[in-house]
Amino acid sequence: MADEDELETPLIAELYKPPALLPIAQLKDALLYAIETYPLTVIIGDTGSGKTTQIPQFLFQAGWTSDGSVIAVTQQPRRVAATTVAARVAEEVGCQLGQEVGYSIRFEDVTSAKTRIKFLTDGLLLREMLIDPLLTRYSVVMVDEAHERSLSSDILLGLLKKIMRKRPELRVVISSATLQAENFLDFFAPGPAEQVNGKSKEEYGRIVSIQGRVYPVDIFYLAEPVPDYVERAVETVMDIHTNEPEGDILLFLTGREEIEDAIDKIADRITDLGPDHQNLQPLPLYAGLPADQQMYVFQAAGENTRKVIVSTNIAEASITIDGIVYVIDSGFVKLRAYDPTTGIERLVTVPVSKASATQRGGRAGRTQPGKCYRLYTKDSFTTLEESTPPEIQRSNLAPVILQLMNLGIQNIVCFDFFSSPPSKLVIRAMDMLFSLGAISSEARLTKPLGAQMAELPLEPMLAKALLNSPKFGCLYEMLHIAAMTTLQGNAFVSQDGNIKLLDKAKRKFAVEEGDHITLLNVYEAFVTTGKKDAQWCRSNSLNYKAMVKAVSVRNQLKRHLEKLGIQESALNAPDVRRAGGQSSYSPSERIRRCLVTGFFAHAARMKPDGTFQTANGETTLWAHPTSILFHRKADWVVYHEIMETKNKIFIRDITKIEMDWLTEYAPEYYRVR
DNA sequence: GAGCACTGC
Repeated sequence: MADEDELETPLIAELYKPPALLPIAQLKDALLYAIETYPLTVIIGDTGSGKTTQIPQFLFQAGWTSDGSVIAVTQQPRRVAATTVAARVAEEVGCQLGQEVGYSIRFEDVTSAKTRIKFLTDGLLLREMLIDPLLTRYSVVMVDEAHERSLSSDILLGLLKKIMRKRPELRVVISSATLQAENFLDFFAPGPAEQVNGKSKEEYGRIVSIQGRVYPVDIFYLAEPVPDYVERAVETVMDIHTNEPEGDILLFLTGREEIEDAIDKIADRITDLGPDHQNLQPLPLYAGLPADQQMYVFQAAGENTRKVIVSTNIAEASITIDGIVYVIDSGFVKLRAYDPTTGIERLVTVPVSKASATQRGGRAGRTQPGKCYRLYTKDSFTTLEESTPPEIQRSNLAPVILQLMNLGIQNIVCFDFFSSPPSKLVIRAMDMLFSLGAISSEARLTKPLGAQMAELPLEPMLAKALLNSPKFGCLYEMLHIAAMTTLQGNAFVSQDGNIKLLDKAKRKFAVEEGDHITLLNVYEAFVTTGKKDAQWCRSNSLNYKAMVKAVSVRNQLKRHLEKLGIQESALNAPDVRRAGGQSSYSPSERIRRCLVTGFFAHAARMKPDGTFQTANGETTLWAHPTSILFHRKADWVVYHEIMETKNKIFIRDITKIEMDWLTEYAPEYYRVR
């Protein structure tokens, strides 16, 4: 993902409009009346309608914070959005950021006792519920862009519904860009014959529409389906370029490979154009692109040049680019899917939903009337799903369920989800939590283990391993490792595409045992010989920003453990590290045994052909090319992450273990299966 | 010899 600081400028530029001219200003009184009168207000309004910046200010001026309470705005699940919008609102209110207006995101709390409007990520608001379950410090909670249906915002909606029953004075404002507003109202409001806190459905909530400032977009469909949408997309780019007036093009494809393919093809055709045409500048955009290259899409094209941005779904909602007049929609997107039978995550290419296609088309009409070319027939559009299945219905729910249980939700099956997850997903997650010892056979959170695992901002398997590390005398090392694995394979990065240098750097830190201890070495080197220096990272092909994040994560994990009464300093003394009955093991063995206590379910064995097999022998796995164990010999291993793409299942962050350890630390799991 | 859409605590 792009660096936040660098993204700030284009986002602010996009948001800037004199407040009085925003359509929302005309609705101020109606909005305040609705929020005063009804516990729930659903706002329908497009991006650019000013709802995120203006509504909190209206509430602030109207006295919703005069008793010292705070207005919370969960600005999507995005960190960048929370910071930039907070800065904008602070400017309009005329205060310093962090005074009356502030934001709070992981690692960064820019609020004070004076803060009355607080922008935060929904994940962080969920964490705040651990300390203040009824969110009593807030008079209003605004959930922005709730239609995006992220895992954490869906959970937040379910919890807010419960809180509203207990706090009739709380006001919830939900903003949604699509016409899902009725669904939100139906979910929160009492049923037809019911009352909640003395209010009937009609008295419980209202929907308010805000006219966004958008221009018409002409939609074009194909007459016949095409076999190769990348090829057709390239043809469409060239057609637009040679026949249509000025304006940049945004092309939606599914992933990096397609994007690079399309850009090569466009580059080939540019040479055929001849000198009398305007220039055409193709630019890639996807999350994995280094930040400096991502920035080109925001810069104005050179004179007499048309930009064509070839992007993943990141440009559908996360990133907004000015000046787009033409959108080409391939009609496909890569989505995460989780298979509850195997526990394997997959990235699958699927047709977009109608809501998604509409959102993509809308990207063409932000600054002037635009055109959208859909690379599918009108008939196939009508067969599309209305909206993308919410994340909660296609994710590994173990972390979410652990968190809910820690918030006192005893019976997950009875929890009022905005959309219920399939029972298979719930069962798989409960099985996993049970095998880790986080819940009992009666499906109750265990104390202290389960509760402690829930407190840590880590996936359950990693949390378990970290909490076990004092027993193995490797807390110091496991903190390094836990922090590094949260980087999800982004520790190393080639400098100027120099792969040889990258391999050389990797070899410098690599150890026989695999990736975890290699990552440990990387962290240790970064903070000692590397002195946390950016230049040192460059010369070692390391991602400086990622390493800085690892240091923050490690500090945060250490603080969490201290809150749980686990002191690194006390445990780190050499005599303590030797104690505990584990002293006969080498440091490497203690770490690897400790990893097994969390990751036993992620065990695999290498076959003679170099591929891996799952413990049950049913599935073939491949070491991810970024792994130290890629094309090295091994026997049994545990791995951190598993993901299927294009018919191959990759495992990443892999460490060698002994088979006996599996039965030693997970006898229940590996007994007669 | 070969690669992962997007967030977040």
